[in-house]
Amino acid sequence: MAQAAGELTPNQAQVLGHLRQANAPLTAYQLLGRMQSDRGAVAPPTVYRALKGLEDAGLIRRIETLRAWAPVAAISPGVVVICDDCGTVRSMAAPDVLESLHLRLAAEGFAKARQTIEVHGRCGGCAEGQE
Amino acid sequence: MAQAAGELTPNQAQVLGHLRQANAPLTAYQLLGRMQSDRGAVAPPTVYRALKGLEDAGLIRRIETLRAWAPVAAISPGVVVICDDCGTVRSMAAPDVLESLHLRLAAEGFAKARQTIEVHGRCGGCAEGQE
DNA sequence: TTGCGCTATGTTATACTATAACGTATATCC
DNA sequence: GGATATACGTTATAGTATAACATAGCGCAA
Repeated sequence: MAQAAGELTPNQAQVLGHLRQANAPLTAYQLLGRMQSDRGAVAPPTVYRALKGLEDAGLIRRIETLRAWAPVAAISPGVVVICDDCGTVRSMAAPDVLESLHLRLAAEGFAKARQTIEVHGRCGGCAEGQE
Repeated sequence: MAQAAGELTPNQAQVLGHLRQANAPLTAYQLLGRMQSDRGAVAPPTVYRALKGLEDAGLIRRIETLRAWAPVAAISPGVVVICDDCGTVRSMAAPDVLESLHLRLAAEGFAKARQTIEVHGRCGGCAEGQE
């Protein structure tokens, strides 16, 4: 069952489908529950392996501050913006911010490999609706 | 045993002591182990309550990407810089980065409440030592 | 075509992280 | 002294993640 590069395995496709359908990040065990509803017996490693594959492929990422997983647009790495009211997450490109961070750190001899930037707050929609 | 503002409880002081002695973040259960070595029976809630108090006091923070806890200088909130070689963590003020993020988001109607910025890489010391 | 190696998946068990819920003691304030 | 509040102890359990081993299908080479 060797897999062509760029193709998703059935488990990966199923997990990605659930994440894309949800309008907020899902925890691994929420995903596990949905897969069990779909298919009956599924164990945690099935979910975690699919998550790892999707993450390696750049299709999802773990939202560290939520301990949950979300699909990301291809512009990742960037800034993850989380509305604490409606739970939605989106990723935002911010090359200026990354560049400025990179320079700051390089000046001190620190070689940046990767960064996690997660912003919490309230999105425009929620601010309007509830003023 | 009501506690004066600005004072630490004995548990908090002990946890903070261990975190400050360590040269890298400690997980809650590493702390638990050290407290048990010090005192015998200690249960997880003791550690987590102390961590919560210290975090509320701005003396420590959870390093989300490591699931571990580290003392921070008072300049927090800022950027957490983590060397993946030696494990050391330090917090760096970065008002320009935060400001630029804030403006970006405000322009879209997003009200930023708090952010987590964690950078992984290799510090100058480790780069030298191992070239 | 048979045997080998590779990848994906299944399965069982366990490790690691965090909190709920309830009980006890001490301090403070009136 | 009784009411209240805070810190801490204790037991149990919830929630997150991975180790280790088993199975099955595919591609390929001898």
